[in-house]
Amino acid sequence: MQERQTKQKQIIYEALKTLDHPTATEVYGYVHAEYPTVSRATVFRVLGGFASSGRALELRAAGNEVRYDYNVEPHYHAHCESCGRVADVCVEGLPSKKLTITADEDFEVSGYSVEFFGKCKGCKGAAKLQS
Amino acid sequence: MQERQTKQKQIIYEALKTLDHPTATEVYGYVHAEYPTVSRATVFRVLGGFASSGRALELRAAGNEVRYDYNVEPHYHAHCESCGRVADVCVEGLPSKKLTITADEDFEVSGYSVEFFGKCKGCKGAAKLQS
DNA sequence: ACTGTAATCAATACTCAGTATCAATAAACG
DNA sequence: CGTTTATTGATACTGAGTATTGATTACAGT
Repeated sequence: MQERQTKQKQIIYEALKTLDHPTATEVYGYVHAEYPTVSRATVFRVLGGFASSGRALELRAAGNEVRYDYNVEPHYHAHCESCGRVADVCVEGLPSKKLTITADEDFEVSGYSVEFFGKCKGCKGAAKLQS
Repeated sequence: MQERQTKQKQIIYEALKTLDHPTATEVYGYVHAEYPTVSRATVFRVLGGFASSGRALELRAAGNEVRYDYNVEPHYHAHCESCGRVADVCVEGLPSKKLTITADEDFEVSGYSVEFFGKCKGCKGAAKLQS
């Protein structure tokens, strides 16, 4: 027996689709409002499971908390420098996976990712709240 | 009066130059061994100060702890997927800063960074310690 | 040198994301 | 239905980073 389908997983996946690139904590807040018995550990556990089974993407970036994306199609993300929110971006002009990489010591580079920064809609106008 | 030169800052900067892309905790360990009175909070504070004054780089990547680099010249880093260590890499074939980026909502993209993954010297051979 | 004062510090309590543990629960399957 | 075993809920824990606060200390002005 492997990978059971549980009500909690359905609930959490629904939340993941409803919310926009949420953190585990945001998913927990959303889920917990309607299903108070679903525990925090379960949300972290299930989201991690989604990520490692390829059912969701784990967006680990820039010191912010980990965010999740139900859209597993390859696409790029922009991270808001103010609030940490994530938006999808379309990019043109990226190299065609043909980079010559030389590490100082013998470091075996197996891949790379590109990360975009900026200000999201909310923070663009009302900037300088925390600086 | 601003930005004072203190013995702690010197000690911490020396540690930063001696260690290889250390975390704040690693710097603390190193410093604390020789100067037991320097507190953890000071190390975090001073390293953060170095970063925001441009005297060091803050390497925030891939869910790992923040690492610091005294080399503020623009260069790329590779992050070891096993131990989190960081190595400098030379890259050729990167786009000449001319990307066309379109965000979904009006997200104002101001920059991007490229992050490399792989295995460092130590973890390449002795792989699979934690998986 | 001496002193006033703002910047800094040490110590420590705290926050908060993520993890570990483990007994209780409930899918899947016969 | 009953057994098996993946999963869950509750809760304690970890560990990086931050906030607080009273004590120090670098340094400008004298």
